[in-house]
Amino acid sequence: MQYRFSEMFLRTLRDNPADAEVASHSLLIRAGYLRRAAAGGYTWLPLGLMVLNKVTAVIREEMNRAGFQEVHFPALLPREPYEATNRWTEYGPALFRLQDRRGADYLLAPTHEEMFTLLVKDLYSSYKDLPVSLYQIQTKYRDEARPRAGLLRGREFVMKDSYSFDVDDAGLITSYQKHRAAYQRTFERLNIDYVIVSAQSGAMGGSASEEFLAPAAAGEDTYVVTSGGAANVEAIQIAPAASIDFASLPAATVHDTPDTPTIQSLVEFSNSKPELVGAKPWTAADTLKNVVVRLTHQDGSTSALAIGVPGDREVDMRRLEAQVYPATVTPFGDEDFAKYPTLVKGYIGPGQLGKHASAKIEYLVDPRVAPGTSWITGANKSGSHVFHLVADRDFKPDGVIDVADVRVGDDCVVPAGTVTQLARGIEVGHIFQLGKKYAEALDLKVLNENGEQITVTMGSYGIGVTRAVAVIAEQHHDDKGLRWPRAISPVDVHLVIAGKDESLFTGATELANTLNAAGYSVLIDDRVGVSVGVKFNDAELLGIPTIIVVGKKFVDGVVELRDRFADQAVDVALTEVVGAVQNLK
RNA sequence: CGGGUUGUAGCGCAGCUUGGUAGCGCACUUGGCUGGGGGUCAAGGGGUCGCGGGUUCAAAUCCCGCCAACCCGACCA
Repeated sequence: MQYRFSEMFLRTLRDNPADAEVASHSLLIRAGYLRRAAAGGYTWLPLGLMVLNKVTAVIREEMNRAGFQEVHFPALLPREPYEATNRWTEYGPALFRLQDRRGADYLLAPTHEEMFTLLVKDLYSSYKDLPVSLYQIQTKYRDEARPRAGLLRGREFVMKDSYSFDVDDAGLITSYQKHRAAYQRTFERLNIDYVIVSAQSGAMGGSASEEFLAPAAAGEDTYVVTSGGAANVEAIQIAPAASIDFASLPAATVHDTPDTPTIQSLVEFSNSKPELVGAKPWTAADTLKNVVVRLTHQDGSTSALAIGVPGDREVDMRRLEAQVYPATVTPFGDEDFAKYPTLVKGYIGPGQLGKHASAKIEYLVDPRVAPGTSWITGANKSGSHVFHLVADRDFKPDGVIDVADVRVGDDCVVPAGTVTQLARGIEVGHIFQLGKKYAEALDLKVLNENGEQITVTMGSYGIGVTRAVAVIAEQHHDDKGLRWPRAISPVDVHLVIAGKDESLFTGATELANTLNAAGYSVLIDDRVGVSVGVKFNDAELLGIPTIIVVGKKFVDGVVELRDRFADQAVDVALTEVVGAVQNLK
């Protein structure tokens, strides 16, 4: 295939669009791959669509190779199946809902678990039919509160979603591993750098789940790496501190600590009073900070939750949200404090917390607040703190909650080991062992070899296809522009005609014919009256990895071959060009 | 969800304070020169000034509402 720059529906921009912050967004717009059409919705221009199609083709090949079969559902679906699984309600405002002319409710599907489940129920009824895995490549809709970063978080996006159906847990694990392996192959072929991390299953329900995260500063997920593995920060478990025998610990005493509403002011004050300093100076980690939040439950009711964390830590709201899901978290405001007059803002202490206390506020503490640990904490009186307050001796929390911020050096149970790294990543794939949630809700059963009805167990597996395009752009670009891995570049070779002599144009066309015959597609920059500087800059911006310049040495039968990844240019005889292109990796 | 900033030609921006002919650079059209790193001269085309309402003889400009984009925040006791 040959494309002529002068005829392509393509316009590159010299300046970065003002509303694009992340590199992939800005470059895809600037290089003429995408145009914004709506909040969180993008139009694919010819070059962009070529890339999207290549990515889709790789994914389809790997799914088919793994033995999964492709189907295709409507994106516009009736309410009933989603009502049966309660997701019509559970999905909340992120679900696009609409009505037909008769007033019947419809939705634009955010994922298709229900439809796949019903499809298998429709056609299969025997254990002999299983296992089976089906997939589709489909446009999905989610009414994101804040679409951002171009393709990275849109309201309309393309997703590959697969579903496995098995008769038992062993089968589910096998299907899950097959998908895991297929995803690894897929992302390797797409040249996406990724890590597999343990994850929370979130809104999909189910148990075991892992995410494929592409490390990138623009990523919205934070994950931790330990010697024993990696996990999303929402899914990690901090190792509990060891219990301490408190028989010999000093008794708790209350002291006036005027003007110490913050942890730092409290620590400074404590260390400035000789009678308060112990064997060694106090640090923020010796204080116990009690944060109160309001939980809003699914039925609309609310409750207060107090969380005790070491004073050098913050409550990580994302970890907290994940822990209390599906309830949502709101910070305690003045009106909340008004409802709990026993709480003194800035000096909240364990004495007034817990279900046994008068205010009946549930009180959960960080795993580091183990029995026998001793703390400085609020005395529920303005300007007053308790010293040497010992957990399990002087106060009894209602339980443990692991929602403090995570740091390098922390010890974890999941993933096992000490945290060596905290990093950000973009979620490009997610695999779940769903279990029987959907099969039960929609009554998907088959007969086993004993003639008994058994409920099918399912897995659900997604790849963000349009997001993958952004990730590739994000991970491979340089300061000059995009750089597409050869497997998914819109075309194989970008031929720049550097000069105005007629012979260069005919020569370039002949060279393109030769490359086509060898199986390479070519974009020829045949624009007249455009300076070579502009052509070179556009070629670099467009990011086709192989650039061939037909210019002043052409009369000697020589062209220049440039490799965007190696950032090198070499002179090659015309007769050697195909071989030289074949040698590029 | 809260706060801030922004919205004027395809892109990047000025004009708004003090109401009165809508401007600049790039891109685009025509012609010339130039021709290996966003070159140059000349002449042009292109705008419901985000949307809706209000004030006024008159609104890009003042007022109200809405929408959108970007950034920050959501506990730090």
